[in-house]
Amino acid sequence: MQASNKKISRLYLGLYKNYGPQSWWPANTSFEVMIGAILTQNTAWTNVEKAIANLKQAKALNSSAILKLSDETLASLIRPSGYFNVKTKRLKALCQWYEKQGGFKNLDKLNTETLRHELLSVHGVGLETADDILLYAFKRPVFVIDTYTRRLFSRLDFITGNEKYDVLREMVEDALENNTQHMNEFHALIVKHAKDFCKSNPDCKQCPVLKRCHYNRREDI
DNA sequence: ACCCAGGGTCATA
DNA sequence: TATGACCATGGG
Repeated sequence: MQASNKKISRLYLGLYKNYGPQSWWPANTSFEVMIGAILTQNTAWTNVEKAIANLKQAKALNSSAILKLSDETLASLIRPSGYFNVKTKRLKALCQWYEKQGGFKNLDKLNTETLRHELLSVHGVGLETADDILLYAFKRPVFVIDTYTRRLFSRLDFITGNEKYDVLREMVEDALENNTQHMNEFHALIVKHAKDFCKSNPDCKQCPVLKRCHYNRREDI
């Protein structure tokens, strides 16, 4: 069974009514979004905040400064975010690519498909990280599929769970009518809901937020 | 002590 | 194409 657009948009509205706007991504600049997208890979955001604070204090929240740091120094700064040796290489690869491409302004001239392809060519940037950057740094109408989204959609029987990443992404993009702001909020709301509620109670039938989405309507069955 | 967190790469079959 | 090992800190 495939989720209808109506069910997906209803879920979005239900979450929005309950939690309100999330105003993501928690960062001051688009470059900080990109760094955070690498650092948060399979890592709790609270740990990423510590690593970003260290980079800020070292005045190393720009590509040229990061590239000047030794691997050892950079690794020590991002240590709290875990996988620090892996992420050191990924951050440097991203910064090298960023400078080679002429920075944000030049990259922003590319169409979304080309920019995604470019991002995916960077070592350490996978499907989700690329879409994080496309949506939250470049404001492109792209929906981010993360583990929370797959889990929630599976629990709601929107999906079987083994759909390809791009199939799910396009499913949501279609349901939200390619509206960038909606995709921004929806992804953030799913994360918010996962942290606030799902973690302590994974049973969707007991979830007061999802009841507002009226999943017991006939057209959903 | 154990489990997981806003994934991705690489080797292997 | 699809699994599995690996990376590593910090909070519950």
